[in-house]
This record gives sequence, C-alpha cells and structure tokens, in this order.
Amino acid sequence: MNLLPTESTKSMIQESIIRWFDANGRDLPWRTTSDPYEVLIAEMLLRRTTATAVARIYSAFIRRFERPERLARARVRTIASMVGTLGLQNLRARHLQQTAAHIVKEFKGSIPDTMEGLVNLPGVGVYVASAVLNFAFCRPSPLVDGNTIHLLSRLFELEFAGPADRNAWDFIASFELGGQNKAFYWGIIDLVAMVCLRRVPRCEICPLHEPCIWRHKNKPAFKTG
DNA sequence: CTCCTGATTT
DNA sequence: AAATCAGGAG
Repeated sequence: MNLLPTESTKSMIQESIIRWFDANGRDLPWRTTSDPYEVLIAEMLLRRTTATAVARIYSAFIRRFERPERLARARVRTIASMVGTLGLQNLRARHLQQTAAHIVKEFKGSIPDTMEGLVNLPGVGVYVASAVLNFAFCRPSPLVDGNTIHLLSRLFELEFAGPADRNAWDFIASFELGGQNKAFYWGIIDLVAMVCLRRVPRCEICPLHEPCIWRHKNKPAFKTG
C-alpha cells in the first residue's frame, strides 16, 4: 500500500483525464442524451456487461420502450428477449419492468433525482443511482466501478478490496470535479477500455504515463518521445 | 457470503 | 478454463 497522492498530483491527473476524454472519448449512444429515463435504462443494461454489447441493442430497446409507461406494461418475457445477448436477462428484465412500474406509480413517470429515490428502485444500487445523478442530472456524485479500481490501482499502486470498498469511494470523492464530473468518470471508463488494458496496457499513448507508478515499475525504459 | 447469467477477454 | 464486464439482491 502506497502513500496517498498529493492534492496537486490528483488535480493534475484529473485535468489530464478530462482533456484526454474530450479529445478521445467514445461516442456511445447513451452519452448523447441527458434524458433521465434513457440514462437510467443504459446504466441498468450496462450492469455486468460491456459497453459494446449494450451498444448493439440500446437504440432498439429505447425505440420499443420509449417511456417508462411502455416498459411498465411490457411482459418480462418480452423484455428478456430483447436483452438476451447481455446475460442476466431474466433478472435484468424483471428489474427493468419493476423499476418502470415503480416510476410510473410513485413518481408519475419521471425519474427521481435523489440518491434515496433512485436506490429504492428495483435493480438500482448505489452505482447506477450515482451514474444517473452524474450523467442525467449533471450532479457530481462519487462513482466507483471495476474500471475505477483498476485504474487507481495501477496509477497509485493502491490496493482496494473491490468496487464495494469504502476506501475507494472515499478516495474518488476527494477529487474536486467542479462541473466536469461527466468527462472525469467517462474518461476513467474509456481509459480502461481503450488504453489502460489489463494484459497489455498501451502506456505509449496514455495521458497518465508520467505520474503512473505501475508504468514506472513495469516499463522503466519507456521513452516519452 | 452467494447467486444471478452469458458474451467476451485473457 | 477462468476472469471480467458501467453490480445488486437476498
């Protein structure tokens, strides 16, 4: 376990991630909308699934179930047949239908904009709730997933028990994101998906190769060009 | 802690 | 073959 990075290191890394994302981030279908329903659906579909898998079915899903009212009335079997390629389809379909029904009944069809309201939805935990707050309501809220753990572990050689580790949430919450929380969190996800690959990380194109402790230990002869 | 559940990566 | 994937519920 290493020492925690200084505030100035964190600030520099944060800026690098945001700048890199603005220039290189993926243009995924659910990132071009801030409609809370569409964002919530995306996050529920993305649970334990890759973004590329969700990208294949997302538009068709939204077209078919345009509003919560539509989804609430659909049969679980029908929903499951549309999300079958993602895995967890029965569980996922049940949660989608129940959440839609809950939203129609308790919130008159609009998505709650508070952590408490969101985590009470079936199939919505702290991660999905926080993602909706960040990506739909532009409200900065700490967000930690497997990607975050992976990136932080390499950058700072910190050891976390996993995505549920309170220390990881506290650490990510200590960043001062201002209004750039979306670019920061999307940037972390995309860096792990495109650059900080698990087996062969592409340090030569990584915006964080300079401060990265893992890179210094594993590619000491790395030239910055 | 276990289970859910399958495509994809390693 | 095993781990992982924008985790959550029981």
